[in-house]
Amino acid sequence: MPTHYKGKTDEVLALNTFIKLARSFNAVQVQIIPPLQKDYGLTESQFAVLEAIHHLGPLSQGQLCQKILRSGSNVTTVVDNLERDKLVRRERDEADRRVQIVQLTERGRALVTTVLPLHVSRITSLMSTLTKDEQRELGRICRKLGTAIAG
Amino acid sequence: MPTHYKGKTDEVLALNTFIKLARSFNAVQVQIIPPLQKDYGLTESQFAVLEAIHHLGPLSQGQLCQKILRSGSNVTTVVDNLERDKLVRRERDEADRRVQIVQLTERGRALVTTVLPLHVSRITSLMSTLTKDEQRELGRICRKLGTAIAG
DNA sequence: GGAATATATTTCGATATCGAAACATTAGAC
DNA sequence: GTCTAATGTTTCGATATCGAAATATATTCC
Repeated sequence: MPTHYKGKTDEVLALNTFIKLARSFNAVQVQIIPPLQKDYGLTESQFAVLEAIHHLGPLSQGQLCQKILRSGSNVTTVVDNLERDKLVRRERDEADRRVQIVQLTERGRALVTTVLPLHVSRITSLMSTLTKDEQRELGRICRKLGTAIAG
Repeated sequence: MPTHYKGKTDEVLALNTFIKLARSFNAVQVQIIPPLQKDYGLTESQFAVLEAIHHLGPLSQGQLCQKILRSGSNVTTVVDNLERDKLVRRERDEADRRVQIVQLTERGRALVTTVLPLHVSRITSLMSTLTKDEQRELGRICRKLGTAIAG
């Protein structure tokens, strides 16, 4: 029954590939997230919010949901903590009063300006264990996988 | 100042590659984790613990830490909840009474036996958006990245 | 223009997750 | 053999994270 065996080898390949994908992602994460926390008191999600606003300007919480790939209730919590630490400010959208616009404070801007270059160079250094061609090929395959699944 | 520009293009490549890696991993996760929760009431970590014990036999909590890549205190919490749901049982190691050995109950074994094939075929189906060669190449590059960073 | 529906955010309750400190037990030094 | 250091687990306090329900506001449909 060849189909059966083929099914199994497909499963083994898929599973091994996915495990390697998960491990490599985790390995990078473990190198880049703790420094944010230890040196600047920022969690991964807090940093993601700061970075998004830094690059894109003020965003609503709904837009932040999409950028950082978290639920609405989670964004509320994360922004609460950032606001408490005076790194962002919430402001009601006057045109649609359901919406909360989140923007950087001066303090938040200063922090992200300091942290971002360090973060980027840490990632660059880690990824440089791969050749440029390997990085491009990894990017291509991941992109294909991601868009095929998530659209 | 060519070095400066080279630094920047390296950073752009590394960052883009890492973002694609993160997104593709996330895209797969979003497809495979919610069904575990919705259909069987299992969180990702709970399933990871059950799967590890299923494959490897009874493990200490310290060994589980290494397998599921979480902190010791987290494993305590996850095993607490699994024990409450009667999916695993803790037993003191008589040879070293600091150690808690975690093993499947009948109920846990039955559950993992049901869930695992569905989980595997879901992953296989998602990864099959890539050719076998692409899966192998993705695995190879991820492995290189992961081992270079984590050892 | 008021009722029904849709959308943005918050609240709530549960689990995950971490690091530091506490605790229990073992292993090593002497 | 006892004191000390190391190891395995738990506890504690904080943040993350989700989904469901609640709330506030906007939009749509007669």
